[in-house]
Amino acid sequence: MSEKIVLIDGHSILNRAFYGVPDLTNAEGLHTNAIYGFLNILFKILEEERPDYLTVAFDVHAPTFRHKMFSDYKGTRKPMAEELRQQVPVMKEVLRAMKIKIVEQKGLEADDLLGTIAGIGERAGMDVVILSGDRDLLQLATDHVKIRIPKTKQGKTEIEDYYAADVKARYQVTPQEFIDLKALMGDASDNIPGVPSIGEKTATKIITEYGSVENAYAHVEELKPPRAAKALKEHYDKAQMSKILATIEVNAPISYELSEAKIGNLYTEEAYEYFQKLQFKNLLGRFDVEAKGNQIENAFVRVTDKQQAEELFARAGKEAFVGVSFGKEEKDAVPLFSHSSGFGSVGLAFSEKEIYTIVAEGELTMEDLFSLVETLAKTTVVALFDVKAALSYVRIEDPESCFDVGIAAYLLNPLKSDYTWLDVAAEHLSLLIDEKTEGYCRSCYEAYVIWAAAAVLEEKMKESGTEELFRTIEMPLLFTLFAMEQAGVRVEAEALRFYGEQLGTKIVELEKEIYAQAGEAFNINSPKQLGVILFEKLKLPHGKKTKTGYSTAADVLDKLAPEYPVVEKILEYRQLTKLKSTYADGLANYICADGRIHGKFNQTITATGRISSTEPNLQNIPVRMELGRLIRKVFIPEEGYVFVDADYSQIELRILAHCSGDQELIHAYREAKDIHRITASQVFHTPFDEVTELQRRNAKAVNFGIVYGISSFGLSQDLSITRKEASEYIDRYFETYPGIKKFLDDTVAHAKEMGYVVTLFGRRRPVPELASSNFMQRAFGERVAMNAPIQGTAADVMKIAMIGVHRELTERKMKSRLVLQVHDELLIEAYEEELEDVKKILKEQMEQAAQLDVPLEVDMHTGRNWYEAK
DNA sequence: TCGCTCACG
DNA sequence: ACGTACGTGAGCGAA
Repeated sequence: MSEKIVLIDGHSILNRAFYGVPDLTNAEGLHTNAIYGFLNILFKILEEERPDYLTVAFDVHAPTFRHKMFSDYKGTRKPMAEELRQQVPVMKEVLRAMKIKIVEQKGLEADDLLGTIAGIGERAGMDVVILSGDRDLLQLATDHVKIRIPKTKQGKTEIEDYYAADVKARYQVTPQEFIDLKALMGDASDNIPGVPSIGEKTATKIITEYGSVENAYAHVEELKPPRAAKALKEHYDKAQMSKILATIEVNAPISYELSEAKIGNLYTEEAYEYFQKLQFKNLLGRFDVEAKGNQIENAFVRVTDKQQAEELFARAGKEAFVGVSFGKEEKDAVPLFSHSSGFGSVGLAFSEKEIYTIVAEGELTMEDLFSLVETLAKTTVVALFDVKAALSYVRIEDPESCFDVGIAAYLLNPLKSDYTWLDVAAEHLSLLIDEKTEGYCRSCYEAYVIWAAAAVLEEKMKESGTEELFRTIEMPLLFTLFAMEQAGVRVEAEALRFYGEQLGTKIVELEKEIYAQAGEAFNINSPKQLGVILFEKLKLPHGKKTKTGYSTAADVLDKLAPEYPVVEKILEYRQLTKLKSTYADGLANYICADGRIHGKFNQTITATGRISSTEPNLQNIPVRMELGRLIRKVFIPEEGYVFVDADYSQIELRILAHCSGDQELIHAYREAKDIHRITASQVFHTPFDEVTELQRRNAKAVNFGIVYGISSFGLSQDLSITRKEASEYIDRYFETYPGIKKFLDDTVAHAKEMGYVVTLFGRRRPVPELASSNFMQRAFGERVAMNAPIQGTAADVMKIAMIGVHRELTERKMKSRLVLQVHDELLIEAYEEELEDVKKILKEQMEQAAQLDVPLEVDMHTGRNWYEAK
């Protein structure tokens, strides 16, 4: 059997992969989807063809000689998307790591290289296979040169194969004639002009009959239809030029040694490392080189003996820090006593070689192990994943004695969706662990990853300037949040049920009325059904559309409500069902036996540094509408206690004033209370006392907009004014506060240069959108860059305040406790006798949390329920 | 599971 | 010309 060579059109396949594979990025934010797609198709082809030689050809992005001649025509090629462009050099490195021959040559297109090498291969008696997404290559097909073109059909990649005969069968022309076909019909994607008014049909007809552009021209008088004859006569120069453009060079002067293209072992160590770095986990299975993991696994030891366990903990205590994990109960383990935590082992790692899993078995109980960990934390730093969760089992008092790996990873990149130890291993240790690993091995891995990652993460935090934030804010805060979760908030179940029932009655009434007016029953909560009823059956004027149908969002319906009573009813129905399902019924499900809701406060969710609240979300309890606000009456303190609610007054705007150093705004905040009125007065050049309500409202909207990363469109939407008017407001605002304008511009510029923005306390947020080739994405990036430092600094300040409040309450051994945080608001369940002290603490800690150039002001209210206290 | 809608700051 | 305000979480319907 003859030998075989596979030739790949690098850019073409990379390009296909880029658009065919959903966006992927690795830990460093590098886009990897095109590389991933390329490798997948490469492996597939290699398996199918089993070639002896392999070469990948790339274009060098400089004018090539064919196109230099006609620079008008090829000069307009679209620039490559940034997300793809950055993958090209990496792709080449990966191929080099796999010892795959790459050819690229200035002045030559990949086509020409492929054509020339195909010729070399064929003359050497080989079978040649060319892989490309570009049909131009079909002209190279012969009986021994096969062109393979991948196509996406219903999400699946199918490959069309063309030998010379197949080209003839598909296009009715030979590969040689295919060039002439192109010359006549042109190819917009390749900037080949072709002859105007001649399309695929006519071109095929002409070439099948005359075989070439030249011969067709020789017989131009007999050409049919006459229209084509006329076109060819007038544009023969274009046809000739197109033919040159379409012709692939098969004898280019290149130095190419077949021997260099011989396929060796693709699965080299370097390639393995690249695959790790790029996080192509399911491609790693192809490597049988010793995985990095194996060396680590050799150190894993399973321990069940109590004395041995104690010795290990004692040894671990002498190290600077120790990685600790908690493992699930083993099915076959037989503990003497049952334990409720669901854990059955502890992983312990304190060097590359000291990695253990200690299983609670026989005399050794889980409680023993927890207490060993507690003791350990007294002499060394215990690194854990999710310390807050661990605190339920292990009493650690001091934030300095532990290290939360998840939080550290979050601070280094807050954009990720989750921070599991497996993710951290891949991202920060380049260690890909099989998710299916179970038992003591898993527990050892986890402990090892925690131990190894803690050192790496600490170093990275120091480098990025986030270490202090971690140590002085995030770690202490976790203890505060833990206390808040434990405390929970009391909710009156009976009152909640009553509230829900009342809503239920009203909902049924509304339902009937809506059905009557619609003329039929339907599901009002289905935007799809509602859209059909409103805009098709009742023929109401529809506004914007969504991907799936008509928009029935509140702002659309609001505009219709005054004219159509049924719309009014629908809005009310929506409001009521929302209240019932999410709040009345929703919250009821979370009330525990102690009559309280113990929601979770998450520290590693938001991109900006805010805390998030889940199960249930206690940060979006209604307040804006009276009917919803009433639900706050069911949030009550324990007997003998009252609620104190304290919220920062316009903290974000104050932070903006401070960060920008804008004298006018700073002055305004030092002077008076009503900042929106001051803004209105200054922006609209109206005496303070003569500012109208409308002016004030507009100024307020602009103030909000500034914090969000202003855009005239957004503001116009909010105020229901034209973009032009909105734009004028913004201009006048920036004239009034030039410092703000400069600050926002500088922030965006910094973000573009560095790739991230930073808060007053060093919290970072990467803004990868700024490097996007997409206009919308970039504009979004700019708004994010403007907003994140402000929202993030406000979050930092609040966190500092929370730590301070919690510290004061606990150090003074007070009964009062922090129960909720709603971004700029704290709710304290205050023991009545401590009320005055609590108020003092809240005010003091919140207002002194940061020293800014403008005062931080706090509004406080007391009440017998949350409704009253707000 | 995804998109829509809507509750909050 | 593009089509948007920033940050969240939950419930629902439709596939």
